[in-house]
Amino acid sequence: MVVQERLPRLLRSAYFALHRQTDAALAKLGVTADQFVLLATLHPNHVMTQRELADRMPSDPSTVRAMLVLLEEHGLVSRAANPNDSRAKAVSLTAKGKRTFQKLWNAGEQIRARMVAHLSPQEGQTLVQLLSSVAESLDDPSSKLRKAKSHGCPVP
Amino acid sequence: MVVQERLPRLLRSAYFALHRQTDAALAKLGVTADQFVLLATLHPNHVMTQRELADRMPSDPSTVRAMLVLLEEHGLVSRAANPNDSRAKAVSLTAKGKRTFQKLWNAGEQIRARMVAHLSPQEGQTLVQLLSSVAESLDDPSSKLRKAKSHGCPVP
DNA sequence: CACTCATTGTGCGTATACGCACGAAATTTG
DNA sequence: CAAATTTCGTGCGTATACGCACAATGAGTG
Repeated sequence: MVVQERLPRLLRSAYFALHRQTDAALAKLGVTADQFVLLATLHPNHVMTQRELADRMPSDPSTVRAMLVLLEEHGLVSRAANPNDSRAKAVSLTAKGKRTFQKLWNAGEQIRARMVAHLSPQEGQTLVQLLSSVAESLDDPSSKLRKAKSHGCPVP
Repeated sequence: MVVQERLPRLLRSAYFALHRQTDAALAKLGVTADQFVLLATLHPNHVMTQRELADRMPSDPSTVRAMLVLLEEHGLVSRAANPNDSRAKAVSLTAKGKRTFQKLWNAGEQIRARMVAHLSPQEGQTLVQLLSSVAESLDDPSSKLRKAKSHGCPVP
């Protein structure tokens, strides 16, 4: 069976199914599935620049900005000035953001459970490992360069 | 290890990596990754309504319409009147659409290969099976009802 | 210190993604 | 057959997703 021909469509189907279910489950709390990912990246007390946030989600810096504007209006995140770099901003969760995230996390519990409902613990482990491999194989090496530089670990 | 907590983010990362790489690879041919999925669903000679196309991608009917408008302007698909149902339209690939799809398929070959580069054939099989299970677990049952009805298989 | 270059965030344009409401046409029901 | 219901495609509004160009600022170099 031609795995590499089916895998892209399957990955797309699985992700969209997850995204739609999550959107539906979180809608009553006024947060989208993508906003949830952003809040989770900041949870519980991480402070980072918009660029770093975009790298970790991962998402586009331009997209992250648009999301932050909305989330700031809703009072869930704060964008303070960064004392070390006047270009950058220090993004973090507000108290309301932390409270809301807890509700969102609970609201998504059923979906996470349903996702692995037909998988044994062993199969779940395997899926995580195989998906990690695929994600790394597809990852654009340009982002790795930034990470390596920020860690500052010169090769001896 | 808490599989169900890592799986959603991992699925998102893997899908986005695939989508970005595909978009970049197909950009020089003037087609997006999502348009490629639509063309692939129609390839080579399928004729279907917009609704059926949306169900198979899977995608939203409203989104599919917007994509079809663009693809029709580019001469890749045709939306003819459906003789059996004057509400519906018969969507199919044009000759240019079929030629373009072949080029797109070839342009994406490297990505599909890279995706499974670090996987054995057995692991690829396993990944397809596990992802299918997850996708089915998350699938909204409302779409299944439509499929069952369209097949016309009444329970005795 | 002046110059060059890289980085941060912003603004704009295009393409999805999806919900919702609408008119038109088909199907079901009484 | 007429009325209620369902289905198809459309149009509108909001939220991503990403590329690109831009100004301001920080970093490295001579």
